[in-house]
Amino acid sequence: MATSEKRQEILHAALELIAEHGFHGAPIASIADRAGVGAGTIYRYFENKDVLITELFRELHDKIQMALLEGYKTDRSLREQFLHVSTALLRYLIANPLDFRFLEQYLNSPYGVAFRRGRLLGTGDDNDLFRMLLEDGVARQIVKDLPLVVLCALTIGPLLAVSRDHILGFIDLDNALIMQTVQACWDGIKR
Amino acid sequence: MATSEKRQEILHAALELIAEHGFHGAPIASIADRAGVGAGTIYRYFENKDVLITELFRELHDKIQMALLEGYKTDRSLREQFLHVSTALLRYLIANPLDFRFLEQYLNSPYGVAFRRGRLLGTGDDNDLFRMLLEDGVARQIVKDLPLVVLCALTIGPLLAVSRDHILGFIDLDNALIMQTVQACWDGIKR
Amino acid sequence: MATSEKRQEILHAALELIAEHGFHGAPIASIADRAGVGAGTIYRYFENKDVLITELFRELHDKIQMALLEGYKTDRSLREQFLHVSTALLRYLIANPLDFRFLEQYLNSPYGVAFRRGRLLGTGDDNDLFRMLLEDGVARQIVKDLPLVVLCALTIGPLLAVSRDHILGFIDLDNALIMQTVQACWDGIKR
Amino acid sequence: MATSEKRQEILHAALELIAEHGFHGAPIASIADRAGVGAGTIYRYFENKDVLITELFRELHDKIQMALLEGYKTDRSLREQFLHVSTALLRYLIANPLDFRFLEQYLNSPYGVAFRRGRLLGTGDDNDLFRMLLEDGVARQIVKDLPLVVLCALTIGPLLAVSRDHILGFIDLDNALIMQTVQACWDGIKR
DNA sequence: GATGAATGAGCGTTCATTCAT
DNA sequence: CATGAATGAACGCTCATTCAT
Repeated sequence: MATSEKRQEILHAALELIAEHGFHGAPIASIADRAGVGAGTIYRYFENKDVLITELFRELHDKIQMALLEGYKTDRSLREQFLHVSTALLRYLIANPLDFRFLEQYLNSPYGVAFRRGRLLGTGDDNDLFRMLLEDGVARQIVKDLPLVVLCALTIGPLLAVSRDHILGFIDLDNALIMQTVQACWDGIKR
Repeated sequence: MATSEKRQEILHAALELIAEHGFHGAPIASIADRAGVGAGTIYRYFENKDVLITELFRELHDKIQMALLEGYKTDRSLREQFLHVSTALLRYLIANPLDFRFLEQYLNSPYGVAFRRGRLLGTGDDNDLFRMLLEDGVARQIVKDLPLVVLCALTIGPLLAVSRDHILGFIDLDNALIMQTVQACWDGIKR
Repeated sequence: MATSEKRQEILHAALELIAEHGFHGAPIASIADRAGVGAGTIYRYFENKDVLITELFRELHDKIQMALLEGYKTDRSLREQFLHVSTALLRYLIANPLDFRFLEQYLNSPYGVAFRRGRLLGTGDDNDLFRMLLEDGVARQIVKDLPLVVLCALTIGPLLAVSRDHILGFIDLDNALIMQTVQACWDGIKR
Repeated sequence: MATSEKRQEILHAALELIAEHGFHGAPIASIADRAGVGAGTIYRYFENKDVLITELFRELHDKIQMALLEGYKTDRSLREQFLHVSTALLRYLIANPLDFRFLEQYLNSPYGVAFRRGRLLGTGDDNDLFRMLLEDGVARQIVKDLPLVVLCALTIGPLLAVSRDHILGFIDLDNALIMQTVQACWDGIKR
């Protein structure tokens, strides 16, 4: 097994275990087992467990950014772009429930708070696409004149909530429902 | 210190520690320290740690329900009732950041999932008043004809997100902003 | 409740719990509960748990000595006296299984060793009557010329073993069997 | 230290501590200390403390069975075979006082009762060889027609009692005394 | 490099004992 | 006197991390 494969195996094992059983259910020994490596080996790839988890988060975060950009057209109306990106996020989360479960755990832990603090107070190079769209909408007076943070809450908030309910089996998000939900988010922020 | 005071001290210590450091950062020994009692004493008031946490959740849940009902008028329009309840929720969470941080941790753990599943159709902060209002709105064709779960996501989702951002200091939710946010939630679900 | 009644209630509660669940299953709180007194009250009657247990043993020991003396005739043959005492012991243990279970636990713990060591030449259930009989038998050349300790082992040993098996339900010691067993013990030590 | 050595060190430390101080005097931390390993290490070799103790019992049990079979001749008279096995048992227990003390504790605890119940008709030191001999003796009308359980009590009972007294220093079981004791046991059960 | 046996601090929990009421 | 709430040392056990092989 190549070095980078081993790294990926470890990250994936951690993802599965944390998504399925929470942080408590993912001791290093179990991660190593599932990844098919020795426990000590993990420490060759990651300084410690915290670093492993943080890196896992970063990789998923990047992967989602990629997914949002896929099929993104710069020549559409702002509304269409918003609907596209929102739909893409929803589809990604539904198609990758492990990713979602992990992200939820992560963002709701001290890790996540540190992450958000770093991002929002810093330059914010991350969730740029959503932010750019919303900023653009405000500037062009298509979107309500509210702080960016509130606009994010009004859109990403429901999208995450609805994803969670789908993954937990409380609802079945089919295509029609996805579109209606995304449209409702737009209704919330549009002027 | 009276018996019921001690119970409250323990609950409060647990609330603070979990809100500040997550479940991992709240071992029984620390809770006891902060409550100013011996570790063993906690077990006179709560069968075990799980019970302590579950009771803490129940107390907060009830407290919030009370807060939402305060000043609630049955003779107002649905929209006004929705705005009242939403505003009350937002104000409560902002005024009680520890409660909010705890609830977030709780609802995002196996405890919380079990709780929601118990209520079968509840969302984020299972809330009977909210549910009743939304169901009523759908029946009277004032609110979009979407599953209750989605409507909850579209309203409670942003409210929680915005509360968190306020508590983390990313935004300052003053009265004006609260009203605008709540109105935007209404825009998202109204027909 | 008179003072001495309370003392007896405590001793009896301890006897029951230890006999039924072993030393592990008899915390002071449970003993107090079953005795119908407060936990602290126990410490008015017994300096500590060890003392309570030791006194309980002593009371049972005395009670058994009494039982053995009941109906004892000094004018019978040595063999008849031996049979009488042995039968009485067996009957007592069978009729008082809690006493037996407790004694067994006690004698098989560091307590018991200390007790035996205190009596220095005692056997399982240090017993003056038995000893006198056996010593007499040796002197009169009716009983084998073996050390007293061995003679005790050859008689009390089987009696205790057989009692335990009866109490545990491995055998049903009826009158006939009791007499046969006691006779077999005699066969073992007689010349 | 090789892996299997460590396992033996742990078993031996547990044997010593339990034999010397009873189950109460043998916390995992002490066993680990005496074995010269960390406390956590014990759990690499034994699933939990109960398993450790049960395995220790099994090993000793097997060791004793071996000792009884040593020098056992199938072509001797029943009496000679009985004397051989009884003598071997006595010698083993005297030569291995720690084993004896441990077995006594074990058999007198919930563990031991479960073990006996498992064997359904076993007594003190459930022992197939003993049982076979006694059953054979009954069938051939050499031994008294008593339930197996009683016959075991009449033989193993005194042997254990006498061993204990020797180990506690109440008597010095030399060769002559061993033979006399074993013979007395035979006298007790023979027709 | 890779391993996994070994570690020990830290966890949740119990319980003999004390002492204010 | 009697109480039972309070205590904290001690328990069995887990697991992130290290290090000899």
